[in-house]
Amino acid sequence: MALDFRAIEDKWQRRWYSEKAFEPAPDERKPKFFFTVPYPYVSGTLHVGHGRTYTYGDVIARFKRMQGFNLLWPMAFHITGTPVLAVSAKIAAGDLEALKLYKDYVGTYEKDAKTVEKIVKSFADPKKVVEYFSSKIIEDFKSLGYSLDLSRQFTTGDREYNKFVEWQFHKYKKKGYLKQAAYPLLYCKSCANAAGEDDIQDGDTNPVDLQTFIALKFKVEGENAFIVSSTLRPETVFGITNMFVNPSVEYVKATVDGETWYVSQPAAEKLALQNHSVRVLEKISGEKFIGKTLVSPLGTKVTVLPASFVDPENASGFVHSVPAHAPYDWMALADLKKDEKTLQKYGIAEAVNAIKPIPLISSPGYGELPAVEICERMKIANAREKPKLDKATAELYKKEFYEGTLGRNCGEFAGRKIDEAKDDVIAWLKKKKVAADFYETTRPAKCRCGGQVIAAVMENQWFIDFNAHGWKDRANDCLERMFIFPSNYKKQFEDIFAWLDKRPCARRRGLGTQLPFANEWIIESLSDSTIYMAFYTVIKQIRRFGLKPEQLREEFFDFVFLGEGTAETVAKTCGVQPLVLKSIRKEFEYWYPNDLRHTAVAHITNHLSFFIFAHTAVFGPKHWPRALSLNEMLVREGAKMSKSKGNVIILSSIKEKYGADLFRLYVSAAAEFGSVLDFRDRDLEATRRSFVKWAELVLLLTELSEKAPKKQPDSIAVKWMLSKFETSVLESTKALEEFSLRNYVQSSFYSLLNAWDYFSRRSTEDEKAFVAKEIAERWILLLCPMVPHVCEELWEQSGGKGFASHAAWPEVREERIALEIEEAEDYVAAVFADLRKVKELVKIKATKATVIIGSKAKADALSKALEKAAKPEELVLTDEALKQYASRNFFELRGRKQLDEFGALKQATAFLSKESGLEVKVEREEDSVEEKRVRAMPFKPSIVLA
RNA sequence: GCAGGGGUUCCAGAGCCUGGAAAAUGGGCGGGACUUAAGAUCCCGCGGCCUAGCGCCUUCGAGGGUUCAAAUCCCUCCCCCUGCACCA
Repeated sequence: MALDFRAIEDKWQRRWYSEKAFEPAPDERKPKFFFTVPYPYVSGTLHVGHGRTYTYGDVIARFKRMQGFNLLWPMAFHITGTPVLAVSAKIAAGDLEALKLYKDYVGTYEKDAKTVEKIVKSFADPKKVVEYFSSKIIEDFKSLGYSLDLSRQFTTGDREYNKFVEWQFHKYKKKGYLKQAAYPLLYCKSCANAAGEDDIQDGDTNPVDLQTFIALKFKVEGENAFIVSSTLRPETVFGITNMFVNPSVEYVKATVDGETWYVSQPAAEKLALQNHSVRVLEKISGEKFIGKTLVSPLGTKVTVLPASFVDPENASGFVHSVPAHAPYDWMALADLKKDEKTLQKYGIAEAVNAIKPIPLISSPGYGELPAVEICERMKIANAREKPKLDKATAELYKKEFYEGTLGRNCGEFAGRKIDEAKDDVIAWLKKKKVAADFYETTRPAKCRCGGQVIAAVMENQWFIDFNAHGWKDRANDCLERMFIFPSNYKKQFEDIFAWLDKRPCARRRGLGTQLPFANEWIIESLSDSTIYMAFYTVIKQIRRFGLKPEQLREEFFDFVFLGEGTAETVAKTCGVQPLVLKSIRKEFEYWYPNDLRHTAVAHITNHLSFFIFAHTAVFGPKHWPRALSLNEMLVREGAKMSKSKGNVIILSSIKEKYGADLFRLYVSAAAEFGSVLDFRDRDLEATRRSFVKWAELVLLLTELSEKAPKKQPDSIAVKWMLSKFETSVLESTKALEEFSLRNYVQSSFYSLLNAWDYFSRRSTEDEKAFVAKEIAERWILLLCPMVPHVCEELWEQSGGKGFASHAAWPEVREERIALEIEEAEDYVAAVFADLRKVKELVKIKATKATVIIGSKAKADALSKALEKAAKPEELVLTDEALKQYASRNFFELRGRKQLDEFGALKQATAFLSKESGLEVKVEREEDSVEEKRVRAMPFKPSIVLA
């Protein structure tokens, strides 16, 4: 009978979800297991990469359920942040790219073009985006057979959820985990808002970063004003020889925080956005500064000179000059010296000629004047050779930063390495009030709206401070107790924890929960999703009892989650029945903590770390998470999936394209958790063949079972097959307990299939029928977590009661595991391989084979000798041939017990004859008259063909 | 740059923690069986050399070390992948 896999999947999905097969209630009689996978973000459809993660989760969940745990695996939706809003904004604005993308997405679910059009149009309302995609994602999850509890759904935009997150942030505030401080960020001038990578043109392919310049103040002689230069190398302040200005650029005179500064015009605007109070007084041409004398931060006198490389858009618009170590500065001076006209025009010839580069850093491989050397080496002709100069600058900077030492003229910093001294130099300059931070972008950037992106400073930014007193210790304590798989990621967590410092946790835009004590801030979307697993345990009852958001006050959650207060007092404060409160508290206490959370490796640095920290902040150790399992990403035919490549497989197409069970089997088998999975259609098709073969075999086994003899046939083959099967049950259970799905597939699927192939050649019809009856049902259950649909069907057809998904996980029948039988059969197989090999080698056409087994005397002598010797050289044996054989195979033989070789081969004679096409005779060396009998060794019989 | 992971056969990928016949398993390829044929399925083979024999040699990114013994432990070097903060 053929199996219609698609119909089977439909049938069982219908039954599971209509019969609410996976919606558990607390049950004190059973051990609970609370399992979670992070909820998906609903700004679009999910793809096969998400499918990998959720599928692994489902296999684990189904296994635990069959093991007898009361298993809860709920699901909800994440809508917080900017993406959903951005989608709506683009659709509303008629953005063609967005329209096309979303028509594609919707088109995978809806056939009718008009319906698609209508739905996509409705996305101008963010709520519709969320409604549509969350319902479709549920369909996708169902189409893959995930055993989810769908009765606890919510979104992070729900009012009840907001109250929950508010409660969490009140806790943070009280514990002193929230801080406020100024914070530099990328900012779009025309949006007047922060700009993330997604908001910036080419932000994904050519990322923009912030960098911190040090602005240095140079007093203008004869004025109460400063020319402000800026640098990324403040340690070179000891080598300043002059100032550069771009003569063809307009500068401004402005009051900055009460002082008078000269900077470029763009610089003045940036300073204003970087938390300085700025008032522009007048515009001044750059030319006007040439020849002026300044007093440097170190008190030396320097002259302002013209240089065209100075860029008004970069930092403050003035550049001080360190010709000994800055290739640009050196070349600009060199150009100037040659430029008689300019020297004359501004009357600066004397000043220019007086300039001598001041060396201050010595680094290996360079002499006194590294900038001069590198310009000569790279054959740089003048200051206009930007690419070469940029390269020279980068090279020299790197060298001096890591290997350079500050010279004697560097005051208190003399003799120190740059990478260690740099921060101290900055602090020293700031203390002298001659330096300030100036933030700049790493490249010129534009917002998608067309506005310029610059570096700005956000005042009073809210931070979560992971270094707040004692928090890190608690988090490390929690991590220490957690089981993490694959285990090598534990180390990574430790490193991340050490590195975590302050993280901005609120923003000025996007969907989400407002900070309860500062309503203009929205809690950032990763910070609002750290302890929500607890919310699953209470939302169902909150809804059932019709609690209003305003009733979910701090006291409510304090009682429910922390057991603070009494039901009676809290009931009064919140207007909720004491019995209801107690019931909700009870459910929380039943399910919590989260026993296992499974997700992708990519979340280690953010979500998963925050998840651990947040739990230790809010809950006691009893309710800290217990375990994490992680899987790597997925690529398609060796290439990363991306919309632009058009190689994305969306979740909703999997069932139709491959079938849910096949997909589940394939992703489980194709890679270990810790490796990147290469999703290849070819491999999938190959897996399909094995899968179909298995399903048909199980059907056959079910049929065979009916003809099974009552009594177990006395046969090594049967014992061998039963032993193999029990070994597989044992190994599969162990593999699943360790979340090692690949080993589970290997053991329960591939190696058992191979074993059956061998067994079916090796056995009689009666023997097959007997074994079939013994293993058919348990084999179905063994694979049920992985390919549940077909297993339900086979289970039903074999007369199983209820859902296979609810059946008990097969117990190992250890008494059937007979290693000596497996060893004997392996021996038979090895002899058979030799037999075949010899048959091929001989020139004559043989019809008969005599297998001669090594004598008892040899076997005894061998085991005695092996016992005494620690290495091959120490073997004491009189028989020279045996000695040679023993020393060659020393380590292998040492691990083997004596074996009834004769018995094993004797009962396999018929099999050996049939398979080899030879008439096989087995005899002992002692009884043999063959000349070659002496060649027979223990475990290695001599074979004579005739 | 910092942090983490990795380099095993034609391909994917186990083995490494805990040293003891390297290459499980899947794919692919070649040969055979079964078929009118194809497909599916089953069997055999796929580093090299030799053989009335069941053997020998080579090999785990490169080089060195420890050890009776190294893919595995230690050191140096080369190459690849991932993450790096307001982005979910």
